[in-house]
Amino acid sequence: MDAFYASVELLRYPELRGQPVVIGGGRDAAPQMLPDGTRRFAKLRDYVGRGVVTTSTYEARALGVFSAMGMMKAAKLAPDAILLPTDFDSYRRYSRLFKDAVGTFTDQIEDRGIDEIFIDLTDVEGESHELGMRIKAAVRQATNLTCSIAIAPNKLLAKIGSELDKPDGLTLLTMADLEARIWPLAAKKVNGIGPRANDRLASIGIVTVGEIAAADPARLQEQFGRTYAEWLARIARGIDDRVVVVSSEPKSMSRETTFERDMHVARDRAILTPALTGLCERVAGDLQRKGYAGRTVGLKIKFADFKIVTRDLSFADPVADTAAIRRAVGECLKRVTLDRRIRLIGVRVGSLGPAADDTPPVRPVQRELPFDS
DNA sequence: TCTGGGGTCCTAGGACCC
DNA sequence: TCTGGGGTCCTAGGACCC
Repeated sequence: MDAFYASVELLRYPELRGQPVVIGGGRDAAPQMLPDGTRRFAKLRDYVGRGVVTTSTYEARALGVFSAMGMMKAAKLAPDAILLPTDFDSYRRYSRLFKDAVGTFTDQIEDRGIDEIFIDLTDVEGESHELGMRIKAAVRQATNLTCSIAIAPNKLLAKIGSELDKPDGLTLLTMADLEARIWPLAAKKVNGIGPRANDRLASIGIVTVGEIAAADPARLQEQFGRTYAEWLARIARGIDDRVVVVSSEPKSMSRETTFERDMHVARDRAILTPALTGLCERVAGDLQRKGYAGRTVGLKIKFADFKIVTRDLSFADPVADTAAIRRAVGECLKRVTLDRRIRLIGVRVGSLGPAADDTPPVRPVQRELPFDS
């Protein structure tokens, strides 16, 4: 989906169409209704806090404001951009709508988060371009939103291709397009080459996908190790045999929070302790609502210097209640050296499985029957 | 440029078992 | 007493993705 969160917001506030809009504020970024019936929107310049941009409209991107950028930095680049709070309930609703629309073509759909899917079109009738147009039309019909689609021989190329013609794009790729359309791209366009791998590639003079393909395998291997080097060599040749995974079970559930200021371990105990308990409550609520329990409880602490430590504790029997999670997190906490201010705390429950049936076990009722009945 | 929140997967060492 | 090989589980950290 194109600029998904921002595009959903524009459906609600069509008067903002054509303007730079940034999604990412808290509740205080919500628009105010004025007596004359118009709305007053918050400006990015008014933002104070530690949040990041979750999405921006293409007009905001033109000003240099992109996802994951700190809001304070974004405010310097685009002080007059409109600021809106995130509204995940709406995004989830539109996510359901677009996925259902695609679901009328096939059930071979892999969820890739709220705004993205892989579709296995292998067994769907129709010529690729025409099929792509029909899917886009169905999504538009269901949501009034545009999406960008690539149809390709595998997930790797489909993912890269979907970004070649944004927004509202349709890209067809075959293996024959590799040299002309994929090799010139920056290596970091490949799903799986992140900032670290990209830096290491750059350090040996590799910037594009084509340069990976041309690289000496031994050179890649000494830089990245065998497994990753072999993966790089394959993807640079457009090779990817991952299948479309239609269903999967969650492995972990977590909640975390970044404080508005860095917390002092002793002086801010009155804030830290209830915050930690609150996260345990939220994770327990998530688990119970979705019917899961987990055998591993984890604590995460990010210090003011951005160093992250995690501590885990596993049990023989799965847990899903606040008290058990809180106790486990307390044990984990004892194993952390708290010598710096704390920026973030998080609680995670992993090794998930279905929650034990809550209804008490059915026990044969020992009834005293009248002897002669 | 002072950098969110919710996830997955991988690696590597150590404990422990047979 | 100075010792193996294979397997699994746990823990910690880190890269990466949306």
